[in-house]
Amino acid sequence: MNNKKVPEGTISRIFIYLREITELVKLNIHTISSAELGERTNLSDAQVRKDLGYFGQFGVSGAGYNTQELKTALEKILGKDRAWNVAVVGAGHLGSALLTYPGFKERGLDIVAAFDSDSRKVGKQMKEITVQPLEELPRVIQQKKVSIGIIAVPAKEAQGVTDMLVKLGVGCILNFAPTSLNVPDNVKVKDVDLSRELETLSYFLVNKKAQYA
Amino acid sequence: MNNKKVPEGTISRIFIYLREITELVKLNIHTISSAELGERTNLSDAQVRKDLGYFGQFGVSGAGYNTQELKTALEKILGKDRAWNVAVVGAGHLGSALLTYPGFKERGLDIVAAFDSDSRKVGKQMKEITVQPLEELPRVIQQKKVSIGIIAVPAKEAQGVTDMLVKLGVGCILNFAPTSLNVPDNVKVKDVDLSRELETLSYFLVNKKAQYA
DNA sequence: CAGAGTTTGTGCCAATTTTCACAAAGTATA
DNA sequence: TATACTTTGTGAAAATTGGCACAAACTCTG
Repeated sequence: MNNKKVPEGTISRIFIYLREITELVKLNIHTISSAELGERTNLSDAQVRKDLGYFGQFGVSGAGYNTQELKTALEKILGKDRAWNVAVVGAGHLGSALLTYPGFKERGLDIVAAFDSDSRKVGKQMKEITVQPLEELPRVIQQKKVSIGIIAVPAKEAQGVTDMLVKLGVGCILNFAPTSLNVPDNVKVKDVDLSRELETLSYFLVNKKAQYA
Repeated sequence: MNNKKVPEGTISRIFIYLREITELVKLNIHTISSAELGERTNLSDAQVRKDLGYFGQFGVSGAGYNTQELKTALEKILGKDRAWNVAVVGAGHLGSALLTYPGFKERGLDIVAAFDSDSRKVGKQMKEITVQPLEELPRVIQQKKVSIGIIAVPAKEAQGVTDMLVKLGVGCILNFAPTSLNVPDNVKVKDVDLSRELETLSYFLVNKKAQYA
């Protein structure tokens, strides 16, 4: 419960724990130990305890963690007690898939707008969202109070879109374009480069052969 | 150039360098320094040099790196001079988007098959791929020599599909299902949990406020 | 309620990864 | 060719991260 910087890995894992705990609450399981939670998430018991330790003391010695209490506490800390408005820029195959992805809303992430510069894609309706032209972006982002942007445009357009979003005060960007974005320090970018993920895996294949041959 | 273990982060970044270098070659730029390459990829010059150092000595003191030479060398090392066969399991919105994602083929990753357990999705045609029933998976994986699997099924079905793939000798798995997969040590899994990526960003929003308020 | 058994929280250590910093090796110029 | 620059490659230092191990805190049982 010190105010040290929390490692990025810890933050990511905390959401895994929360997902598991939420499941346990549904199953009417009231208590779980770090060892069991680790088992279910393929992590070590020490890792579980250390990660939780960054945020407070939630456990009871000899008994473990109360699932409902832990769930409530983590949701509060992680800002999951409120919803975040998200906009998707780029309505190609990937953008469309994101618009219809059911996992977001379940977890408090509301996609409230979608944009594309291609007039053939403008007007497409997906669930309750209609794709709007890029020109509308500034107005809509401000009106709908969007704080997270998803970039699903080709690499060449990515920086331009990013600059627009940053200027409008969007604080975080999830970037699917295979390019490195430049943003000011107070904006957080998370890159998800699908090709690169696969490439990294393929490197493992090349190397595994060498290792076991 | 020693045979020490290469950090995972280095492997991932090497593909970023390669992407950038490829761009430079196209632009007819023949030489680049670690400082410039770092600038373009938002990484430090020292990081660039150290990363490249794991694979060999490619630079010339006082001059920098020859882009064409570096490109050729890295492609060889990374196994990018050959193509890998990839199968997608799950043909929902995300799976469909992956099937039509142009970035893969460009980088030597050939999606050669797609499967779904839902009979309504079987038979769907996407580019040159037809969605096949899950029962066909064992036969097709072996016949087409698939070495990388992509899991884009709901969380509950993910482990079952994984077990099938592992049994068939698939060495790497890219997992989009929001669940932890159990695999033997010689199989490499990379998780891409889109909701979790967004959640991690939203945590940053919560925390940033505290930091600057 | 005493004693045996569990499980947490955390200081400390080990391993990994990044950054620093500088000698060595090159280029460019006159 | 000599001198001034530039840039690499890499040991060594610093920072980060994960794992161990154990005292302290609690539960459970008879």
